[in-house]
Amino acid sequence: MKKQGSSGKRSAGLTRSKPEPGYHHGELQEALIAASEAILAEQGAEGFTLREAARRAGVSPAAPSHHFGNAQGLLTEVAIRGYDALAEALRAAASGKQGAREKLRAQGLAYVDFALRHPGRFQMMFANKRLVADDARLKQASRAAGHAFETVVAELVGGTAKEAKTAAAAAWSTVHGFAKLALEEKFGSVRNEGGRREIMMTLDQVLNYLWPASGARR
Amino acid sequence: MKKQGSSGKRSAGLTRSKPEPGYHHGELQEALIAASEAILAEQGAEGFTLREAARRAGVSPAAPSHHFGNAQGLLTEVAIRGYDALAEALRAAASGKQGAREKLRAQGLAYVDFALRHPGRFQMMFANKRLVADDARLKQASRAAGHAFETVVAELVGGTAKEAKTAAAAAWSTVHGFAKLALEEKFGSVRNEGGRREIMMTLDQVLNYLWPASGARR
DNA sequence: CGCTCAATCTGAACAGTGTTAAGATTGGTA
DNA sequence: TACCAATCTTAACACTGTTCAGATTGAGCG
Repeated sequence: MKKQGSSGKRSAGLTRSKPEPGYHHGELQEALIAASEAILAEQGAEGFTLREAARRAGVSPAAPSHHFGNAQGLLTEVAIRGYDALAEALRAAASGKQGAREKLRAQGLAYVDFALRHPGRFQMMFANKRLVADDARLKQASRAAGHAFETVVAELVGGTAKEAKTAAAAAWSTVHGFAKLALEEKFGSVRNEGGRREIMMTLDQVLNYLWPASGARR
Repeated sequence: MKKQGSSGKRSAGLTRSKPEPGYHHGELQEALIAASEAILAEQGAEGFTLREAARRAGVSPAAPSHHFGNAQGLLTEVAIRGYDALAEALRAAASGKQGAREKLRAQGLAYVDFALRHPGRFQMMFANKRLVADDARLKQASRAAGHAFETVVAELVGGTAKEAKTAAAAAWSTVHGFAKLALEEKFGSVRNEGGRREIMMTLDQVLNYLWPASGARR
């Protein structure tokens, strides 16, 4: 079959900023990850297809297999970056406050904020069956994100390690469940900015209820 | 095109206990719902396909459309029954105990127990994009399940309606998040009975931490 | 500089999916 | 009994992920 000189499908500027080689892409891994994240952002987790990611990267449907094996491999890489971003957001939220309770509150808000701002990515991060669930780097990234919680919770509880683990599981469960239910529209619409702000206020009340300010007991 | 007498594909006894008519199934709706629930139980939410459900019911891939429109329609019906079962489980759990706190604890355990025993069904119930999310009966069933929580929570909190709503959101978020995280293996393996029992014990501690017995404060 | 070779990517195919349209079959009812 | 609306099938379409043989290429080595 004929060659296409230099351009062709790979020309929309969505895939590369650098010149543009022909047959060999050069940065296909990154291009595929970026394309996947774009799809997740636009269409959500259910909208992702491997072929569409390849299309956006300007390569054939078979190209991704050489870099990621299969769709799960690509999505695993996307999930890892998602966990990294989440962990960073949690650390940033805690570092801005002082006092364990304030840090935990800030982290809870940051967790749900992350989920509402990146629904597709968030859902994919927790869609084990679409990932290589036993991938070492994925498990590490997931644990690192969870660890950002535990450090703050340990500071708050100050009891035994077991108590800290229980409290961390409680905190994680609450914000994770709230985020999931919110994304499934159980707390009202989440597609407009106003609805999201209202949901964040509800979350604030929930956190205040479960972790009341010292002095205010129920 | 020839006919097949009376039997053929529809002969494994999986679809009907009654005689067995030929062209017309007779109870196709129920057969398709039962087949779908079986698939969800065996393969999880990701394993469901409309064609496989039709196959198990002994009909062609196009047959379901006449009863449910499309796959979302069928899954919506499955989800409705799931919510009904969940609501019933929550009511039963509460009715066995006395004292609002004990009722809430029992409901929380029942909620996660339901999720762990029927993972596929549970995941599908909350997979909005695979359902007809604005179906009136679905929303009603979902609300009814949530209501089973709210009544008990209201009894426990005893404050204003707004406070009760906040507390209900907190309780639902916690158990839902715990169930979701458990199903994604974040609290250890969930595929064997032993792992599940350990997870339920962790949940018990979490609930005790967030809703301590009156007298034991933190 | 010229060659080779491993990495990269394509093309074509396969089995599977959900959905639709047109036609066959049938049970209830007028 | 004859019809008709409900029910189901067949066939097709546009997708999907994955595989495999082969084309293309850049980088390193002689």
